[in-house]
Amino acid sequence: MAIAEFQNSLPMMLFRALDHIMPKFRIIFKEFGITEQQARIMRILWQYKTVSFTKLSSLTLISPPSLIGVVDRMVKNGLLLRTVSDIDRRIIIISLTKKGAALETQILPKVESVYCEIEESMGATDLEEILILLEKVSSISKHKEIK
Amino acid sequence: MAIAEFQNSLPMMLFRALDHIMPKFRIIFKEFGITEQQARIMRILWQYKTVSFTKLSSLTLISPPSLIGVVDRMVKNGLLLRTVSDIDRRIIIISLTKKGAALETQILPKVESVYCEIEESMGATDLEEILILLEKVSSISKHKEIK
DNA sequence: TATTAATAATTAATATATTAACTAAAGTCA
DNA sequence: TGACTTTAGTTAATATATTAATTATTAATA
Repeated sequence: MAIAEFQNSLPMMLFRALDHIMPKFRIIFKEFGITEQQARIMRILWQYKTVSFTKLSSLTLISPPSLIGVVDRMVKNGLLLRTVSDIDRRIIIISLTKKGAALETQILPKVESVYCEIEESMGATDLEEILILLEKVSSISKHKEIK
Repeated sequence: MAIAEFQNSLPMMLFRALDHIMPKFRIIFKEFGITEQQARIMRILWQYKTVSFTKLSSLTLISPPSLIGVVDRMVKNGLLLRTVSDIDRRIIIISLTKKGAALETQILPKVESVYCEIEESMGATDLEEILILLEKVSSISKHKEIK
């Protein structure tokens, strides 16, 4: 047999891993009234300050149709701003409001502490190793033909 | 720094890995008019023949509220049956219809070939290694306190 | 046995995901 | 320039996810 059974297949193992670690983060986000996806958007913007809609989509791994709605809600809640680019009027620029920017110092330390908890639990070496291997998985061509 | 930046954090690397491999499977499921979640349910039932709703939820990693809807649609589409347990009338038994059972021989081989493709792409050793490491991630206690 | 506690499944409300189709604004090139 | 193509973002329809509250049973126990 080339591959293990369903329960131990790569997809299910990936799902299970996420299933175990994400609740730790969601508890934090919930304190601040944001969702996991909204937190991803904030993290990108804390780093980049300003990004186009398309780039935000690819950096957060949230598809454009989903991102539309998430951004809508965040704009409505006063966390984000939408601006049309002067140079190319097709491009939408997303940026943080003061309220959104201010959350960084409150949320990031708590998130970091969960990262540390995970690192302590599984060990720094294993963590490094799994990140390298996950990178390999992600580098498998997305549209490779099946023979 | 204990941990890499957001883009290379464990959660994002897990998401990215799934983002790269799942489309390969979805293409197959789509041929048969089922979704990824529905395929997970089928795989469990091809193996177990019959499971309780709660066990199906934990085996597929689909939460009970989500599973309700997925099962509803599959019953409506003639793939599954819902039965109340005689022993404990709170328990719902889920099983396959003939139509659902018949799909196994059509879908499984195609799924296996994607597993093989992945194994070839990243190498058997790395695949084994990542499964071991993912198991370690999943064994981190889900409700551990943050200090 | 009547009461209380625990369990299995469900509902409700809201948020997000997926695929396909579509619109508007640039870019390309005969 | 004007038809054609591409790109960025959006809409529509349907499916799934999340959290909290609820119902129906069964188990536990005073």
